[in-house]
Amino acid sequence: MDTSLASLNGFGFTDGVLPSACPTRIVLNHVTSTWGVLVLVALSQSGLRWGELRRTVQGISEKMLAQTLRTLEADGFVLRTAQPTIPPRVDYSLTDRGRDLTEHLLPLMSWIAANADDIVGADAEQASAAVRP
Amino acid sequence: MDTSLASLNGFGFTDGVLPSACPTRIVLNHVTSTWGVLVLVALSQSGLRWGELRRTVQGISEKMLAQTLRTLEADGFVLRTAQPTIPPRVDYSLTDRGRDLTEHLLPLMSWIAANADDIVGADAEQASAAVRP
DNA sequence: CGGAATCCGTAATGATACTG
DNA sequence: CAGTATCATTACGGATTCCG
Repeated sequence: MDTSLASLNGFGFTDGVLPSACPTRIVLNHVTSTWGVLVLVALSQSGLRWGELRRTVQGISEKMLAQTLRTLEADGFVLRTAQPTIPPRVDYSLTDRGRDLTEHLLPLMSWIAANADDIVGADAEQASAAVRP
Repeated sequence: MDTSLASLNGFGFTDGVLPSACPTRIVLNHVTSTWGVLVLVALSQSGLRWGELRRTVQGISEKMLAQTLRTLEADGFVLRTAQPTIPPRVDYSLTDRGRDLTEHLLPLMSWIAANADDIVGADAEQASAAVRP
């Protein structure tokens, strides 16, 4: 009787979704962090330099970019290549693991991008809802 | 020369990843919020009552569960069915749109769950790194 | 049982300034 | 250019309390 989507993926989240403090939760929070997704998507097209990344991921602050990149690098999703030249040049690109991840991430992003207008338009969102007392 | 993953998905994020304040960002933040993903995954198996949901998504507080559910309902991902009985009974389930979304979400979750141990083990993560002065 | 409302501490975030 | 450091702000999240 299990026709759930979870079973279709060969991975059943049958009792709890996830144990509260497991590695999966940690990685999930890194990947689905506000800027994590956007940085990964940005790098999925090609390697980028710090400045390019900053411009590509619109709205990100230097602090958040640095922090996000350090986290993603520590997780082995992003490769940092620094050249000790003057001026310095640092490139960021996806590792094999990072590419593996974005393969799953991009379809999700595409779906959201394709449906976002419908979704937000449906109820005007909290943006305007927050106006009421 | 465009062999990027983005193009393979028929959706190119070619210049910026996303305009800084677009509907996609909003929906993305809802879906990838800390508890959003977990609630959606929990409901992907079957509809659940409030209490069941609370137990299934381990670690979530009532406040966050309520808030997450309201957001997901407003976005049309979740259907809320209240029965005015005593005691009250409220069921939550995915809408068609919600099921559509989780179809993209579950593969990602499965991948993360399958790789999380490797990833976290690779550098011991901030959990232990935070110990050092 | 299923919430909504309040208070409050912590941690995330962002603007700015500064350094190698 | 590629960051780091500092500080002000905000929002997240939990515990508690009350209501239908």
